[in-house]
Amino acid sequence: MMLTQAPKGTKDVLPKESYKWHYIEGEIRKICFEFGYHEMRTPTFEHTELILRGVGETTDIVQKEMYTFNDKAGRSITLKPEGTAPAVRAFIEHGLHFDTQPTKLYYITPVFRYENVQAGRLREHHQFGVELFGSPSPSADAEVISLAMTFLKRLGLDNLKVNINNIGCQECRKNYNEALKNYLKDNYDKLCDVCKDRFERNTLRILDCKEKTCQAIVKDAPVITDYVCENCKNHFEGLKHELDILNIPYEVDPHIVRGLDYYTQTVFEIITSSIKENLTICGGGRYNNLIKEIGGPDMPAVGFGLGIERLILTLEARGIEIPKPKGVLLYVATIGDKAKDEASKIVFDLRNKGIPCERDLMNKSLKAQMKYANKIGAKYVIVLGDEEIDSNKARLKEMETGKEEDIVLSDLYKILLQRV
RNA sequence: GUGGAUAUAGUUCAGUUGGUUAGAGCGCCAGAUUGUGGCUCUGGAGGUCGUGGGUUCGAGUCCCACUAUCCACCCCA
Repeated sequence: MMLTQAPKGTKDVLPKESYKWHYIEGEIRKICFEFGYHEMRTPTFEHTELILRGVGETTDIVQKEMYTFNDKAGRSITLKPEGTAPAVRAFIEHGLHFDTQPTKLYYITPVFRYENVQAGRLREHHQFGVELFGSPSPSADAEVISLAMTFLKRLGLDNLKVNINNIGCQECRKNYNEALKNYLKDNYDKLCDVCKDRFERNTLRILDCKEKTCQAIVKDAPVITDYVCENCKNHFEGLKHELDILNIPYEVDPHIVRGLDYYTQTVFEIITSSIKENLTICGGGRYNNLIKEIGGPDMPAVGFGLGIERLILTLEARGIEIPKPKGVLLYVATIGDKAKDEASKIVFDLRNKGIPCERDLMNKSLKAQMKYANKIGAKYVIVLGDEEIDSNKARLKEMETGKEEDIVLSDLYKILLQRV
């Protein structure tokens, strides 16, 4: 029955593992605060037109991976397939470009792509993204790259490699496209079908083709860095200089072009090289025309996106432990109805004072209550029966050591405060 | 969109050439210890064998379709 099955390509995060997400999200918020980025939340769906314009009609996303539908008023709506276009839309809509620049934003958002499912590739996945609007400087590129690198390192990832490339501005891209087309023309028949199609529509992407025959052809193709204009060249040199200063190791890979149309000048990927394979864990670049393209001012921007599911998988594959949260501080075990009422009051009062504590809600035996306390990771247990209530005294048991001590019940809060 | 593998308890998996009542580990519940957890031992609950059709005296097992999962390709995060 479909009733009890999540749709293809979606995943539930169960209580057992939600702590992983809390941890990652916490680290994201921490580093973004330190780097001076502020959160922006945009809607789950946008007008289809925004995605078409923003992401680009020739991309795979737009051509075959969009979740698009008409709402009741007949508007074409699309679940956002990435975070940049919506962020740019919101930036323009709310006039953030009239503020002092730069504008530095981040987001954690679900994104949707209708594609075949594989490990770390879902139809709904979650992305951490960073966008820096307003600065044309290579220092901005370096800053977002350094943020991503620092973030991944802090989580414990090693063997990180940054691949960068310069794909120029619209002007130099035109020249390069021509040169590339000229070169490929002679080998057109040998290209794979997909690339034949790309030849007219999106020549650059042929560089990215994984077909062996295409790769062989591409190997001797003209290199884009030879065709970029003075300005773009300087920008790229500036970026390399900044990365050197920050001690971030990088490699220039003339074949990365990224899947999105809006990139200009810098594109980059962060690869984690494991024993088995290299995995792109983060990708981004500069998009100097997108804001204008969507109807805003002529303003440069740079950013990246990072898939959180894939990140968690990578951490686990490396055996990197995500810190587990602590259990409750106190479990109040009870014997009898009188004790239940008393425990109810005590627990409610302690919780109000900020002490995380639990008590029995299942009418379990004392033994079962102890088991439960152990299971939920209670640091202390107190057993309440008629005796304790009448004498206002009880034994506070430390679960890890098994040691017990006599305490006065009314001092419980004071004692716990000292133990936190 | 293409190709391959798989689908049995909450979970990970056994299940012989098709043959009575479908099993195990872990988890859950209880007892051993009637007011004290972890370790151990004992017992218990839990399954329309993914869904629908077909072959057969008889299907978890064979055939078909659908759905989902995993892997690879395409592409990307």
